[in-house]
Amino acid sequence: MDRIRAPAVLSQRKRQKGMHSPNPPCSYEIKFNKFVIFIMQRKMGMTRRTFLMELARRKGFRVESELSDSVTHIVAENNSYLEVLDWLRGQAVGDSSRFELLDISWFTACMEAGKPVASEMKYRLMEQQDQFPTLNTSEPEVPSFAANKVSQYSCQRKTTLNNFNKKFTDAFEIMAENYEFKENEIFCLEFLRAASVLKFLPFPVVRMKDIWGLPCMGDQVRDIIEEIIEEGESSRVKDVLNDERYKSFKQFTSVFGVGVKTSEKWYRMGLRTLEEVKAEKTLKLSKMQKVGLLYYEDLVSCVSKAEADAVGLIVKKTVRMFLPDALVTVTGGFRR
DNA sequence: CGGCTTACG
DNA sequence: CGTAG
DNA sequence: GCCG
Repeated sequence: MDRIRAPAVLSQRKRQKGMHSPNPPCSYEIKFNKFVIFIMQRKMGMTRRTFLMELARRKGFRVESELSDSVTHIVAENNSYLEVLDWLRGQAVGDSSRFELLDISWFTACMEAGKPVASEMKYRLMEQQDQFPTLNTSEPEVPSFAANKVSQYSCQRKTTLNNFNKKFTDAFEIMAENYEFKENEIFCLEFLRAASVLKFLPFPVVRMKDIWGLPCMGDQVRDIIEEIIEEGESSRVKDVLNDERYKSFKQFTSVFGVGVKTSEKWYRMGLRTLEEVKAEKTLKLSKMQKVGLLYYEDLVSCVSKAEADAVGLIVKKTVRMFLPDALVTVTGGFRR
């Protein structure tokens, strides 16, 4: 039920040209000669790097694919200042001071503007960013997982097999659901995003520090995390679970064909439970809602692996009748 | 300051 | 308006 | 409410 959708990061259409030829820099007019960009592939990947280089060249920037002497600006993504320096040393670069070391945000700002933007302080990678804000060295420092590794885009995050933060994500999803019932899509989205981020962490959050630098960790979210860390549960979430409106909407929307609007209507009529709905013979139910009620138990229960396998087998046998050599694979969550 | 998915029945 | 995924 |  992952409703998070992230903006497309890569090119919408496949660029055939970029795929096959390495695109010599001369294939586009160079409009900005003042500096030469080099994009670090580390933690970025070749596909994205290629795409970004192509984008910049198309916009008239001079981009080098090798770290040559002509390079003036180095752009890195998800790399700290020290990591970039480290990498540069590995490239046999003695003096790194001849480069501007910039974060990808500078690059994207330039792409957006269609021209170079001043390499302001906020884009520059600096030593200070690597120092821990606390001077206390008594407890062992867990390297912050946060900012450097967690993409803000859900589609760029591989989720771990186990959710180490179920405690928190369950709470967020209840908050999100309640906002959905209240037709507040914005807060709903916020909590779904927060849940999605925590599901990605390969460790459980035990201290507020653990979420430092993570995207989508707003005030409301942090308050709930804090309370769960300290009390084991969230009073706000408890309130929602006890809320009559929430409980009714939860029941109503569990019927296939019933959404927030219909639930709202029924709730306004004074209906509170599914039993009351079924007993109310004056209700005009849609075709979908009728089957939803008729097969309610079947539809609310999860599909077991055995059932999924059984269906898969039937499909395979059927396909084999026509295409004996066809490869049939069940996909998605039904594989689990 | 605007976007936050979208197509289909 | 609800579903899909 | 967060993000660009």
